[in-house]
Amino acid sequence: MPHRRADVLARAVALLDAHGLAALTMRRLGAELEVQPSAIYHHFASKQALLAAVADEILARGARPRTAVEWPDRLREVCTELRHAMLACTDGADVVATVWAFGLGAAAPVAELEKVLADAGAPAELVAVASRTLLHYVFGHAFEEQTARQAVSLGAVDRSLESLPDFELGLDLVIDGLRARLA
Amino acid sequence: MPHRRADVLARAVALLDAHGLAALTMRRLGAELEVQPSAIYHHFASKQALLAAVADEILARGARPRTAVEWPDRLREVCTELRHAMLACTDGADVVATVWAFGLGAAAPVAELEKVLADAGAPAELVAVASRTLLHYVFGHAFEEQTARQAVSLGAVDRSLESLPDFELGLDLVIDGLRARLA
DNA sequence: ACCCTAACCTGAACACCGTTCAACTGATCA
DNA sequence: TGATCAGTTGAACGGTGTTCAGGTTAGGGT
Repeated sequence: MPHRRADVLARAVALLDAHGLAALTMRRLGAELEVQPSAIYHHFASKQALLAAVADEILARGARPRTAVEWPDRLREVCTELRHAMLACTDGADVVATVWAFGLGAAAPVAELEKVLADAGAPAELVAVASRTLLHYVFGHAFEEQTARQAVSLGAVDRSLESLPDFELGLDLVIDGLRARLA
Repeated sequence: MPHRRADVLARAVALLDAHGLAALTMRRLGAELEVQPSAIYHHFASKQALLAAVADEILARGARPRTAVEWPDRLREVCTELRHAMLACTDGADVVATVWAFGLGAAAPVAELEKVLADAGAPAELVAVASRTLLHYVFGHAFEEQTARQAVSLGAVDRSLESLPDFELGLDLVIDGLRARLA
């Protein structure tokens, strides 16, 4: 029973969501598809390429319509969607952040942030700096939250989830700094 | 010829600096010490524990005296030292950020940031949020810079290093946002 | 001088991992 | 009918972290 690239990708995302990044193995994914691990290489050149596709899929699944008009709200909209997309999948933040860091995918959010900032009249250097500052914040916060959450669910740590820093507040911190420079 | 824990750690850091994180293997580290890989487990319970010690060592080597008085400059001082410590070692940002994210070490910088913010009179929630926002920024920026730098040195990418966002500017962005809330 | 303890190490094995490759299937289409 | 090609097989290669029973070596107390 042959599979298509989309089947393999869907299974990979399902496996990731169900059992985490450590379980997303070529061998295990092959078993899930009732296929030899080597068969996967007919659809994806490498595991990195597979992960890049997984990251883009995670982002695509979290896409929501844009409604905001003012640039601060537009930035919030993009960052919040990115955050929720990553948190919706087990180890989603890890996968997306890693893929982005190596330049293999997940380029849409930063491109959108850059566009919003350019629309707001920010000079080129500020566009580059601010978009990355926001992205680093969202990635870092989501990764920390996801790590803490699963550490708690594994009973490994007694750290309360309530001690996690508030996402909106940190975001506003950066946006406020940005506001001063765009005035 | 028996080794002490400190010898193993020093060799691990040297190996990391010389050949990168991918080369920091229990087998290769063992070979470097002219010892079986299993011997390392007498000094460190796991590779994660070894990496945690490596991360703390990287931070310790980057320590510099504190001179700033005002809280914005004190924050800058801590963040800049952290950044330079990580950049001074191949894959340093990767190691330190990962170890911190999993709560295995590298706790000193965030503790120091929290102290500075508390001294500045920030309420508890803002202390938690701001310290992590700064940390996420420094980690993300350093990791991206280090990744880009070695991608260029490997000739894999034509991306110019001059297009990298400026560290100080992003840092001031966050600090300015913070200033508004501490006034 | 003896033994004991603790530190340190060996060497083999275990259970994995990503990746490659020549060869085989099975359907589609000229 | 024959050719093409997407999809798969099964074995192998060269790694990885980790475990474990047993061996070695040096020092201190009696």
